[in-house]
Amino acid sequence: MEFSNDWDLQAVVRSCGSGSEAVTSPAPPRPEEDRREVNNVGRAAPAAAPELLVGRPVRPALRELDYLDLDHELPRAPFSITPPSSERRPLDHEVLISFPAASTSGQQQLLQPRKQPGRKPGVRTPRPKRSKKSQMKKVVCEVPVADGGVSTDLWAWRKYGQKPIKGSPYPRGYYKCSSLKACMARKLVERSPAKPGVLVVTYIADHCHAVPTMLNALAGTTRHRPASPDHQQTSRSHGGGVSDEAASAGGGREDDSSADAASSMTVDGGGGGGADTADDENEPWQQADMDMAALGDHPLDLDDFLVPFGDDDGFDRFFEDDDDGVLERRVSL
DNA sequence: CGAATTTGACCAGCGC
DNA sequence: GCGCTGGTCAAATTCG
Repeated sequence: MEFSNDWDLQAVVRSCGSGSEAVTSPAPPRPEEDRREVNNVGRAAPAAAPELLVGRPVRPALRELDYLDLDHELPRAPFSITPPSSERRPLDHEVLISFPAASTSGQQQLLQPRKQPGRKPGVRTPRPKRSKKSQMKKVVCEVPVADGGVSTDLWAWRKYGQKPIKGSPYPRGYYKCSSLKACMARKLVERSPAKPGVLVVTYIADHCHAVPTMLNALAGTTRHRPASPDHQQTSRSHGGGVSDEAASAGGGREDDSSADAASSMTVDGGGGGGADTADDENEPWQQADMDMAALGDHPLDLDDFLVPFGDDDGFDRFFEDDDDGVLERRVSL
């Protein structure tokens, strides 16, 4: 059993550092959407992407979390496994992996009121039964907000929901892999109630495709806002997901201090601790991830990511501080 | 115009 | 069995 988690660990590393674990979770493909995703995947470079090797890569890679404003540093390579922190009680089979934290500089986003979207009541199509949540494989990664980048993996994520969590002043963002529609990989991002300076990123399920290492592959997967000094307050959310409510606020900046804290990850065998996954160490996408992790050193700063609801103050600051170009997203080659 | 995000509604799992 | 809460869907909205 000792190494049953072996891959999980790697997966974790990849997840936090660069990507989530790859896996097998074939899901019913959805034709229309798949089309474009597939293309992306097809283009993913098997080995490390050239740019990555050159050392400037990460930026693009971070895009997935861009909307979370996790525009910051990628995990730096060596990390250590540590016992689960008290803030977040790991599940039975979880393992915590810590990363050196980075420093932060914060920023917040301002949002504008918008009309109310939403579905019309009563209109809903039947959906397939969900698999038991408890059986899902989970990888929990704690990342200092400052280090937000840690969670920035190579995968492209698309936000599909956000909800306030009971007992926590911070909302939780729900993301799913946008590289391939069929990919069941998902990611939950929330701030630790106990430590506002720590982001808890939970990866669920595995990717069933290669990491879209090519920037092109990610193109269009996320929105970006122009990096203007005023970044305006603009738009709603681009920063995404989290930005809105998540944008930092009152607590906003404690992150700096927490930056020292090491980010950690918890691998939850989740019903299998990855037993269900095969040794994918040699998978191309993994390599890419690893490479990324290796080079992951960019001075990125993540800042306040999820903020407590109702803190307007934070929003303003979000933009004010954003001199890092955090809002600057789309990197084109 | 296409794509991403927001957000309310719907639904399933879990605890009591 | 009921209610609560988390998770997902999908229309509306916004941006590039």
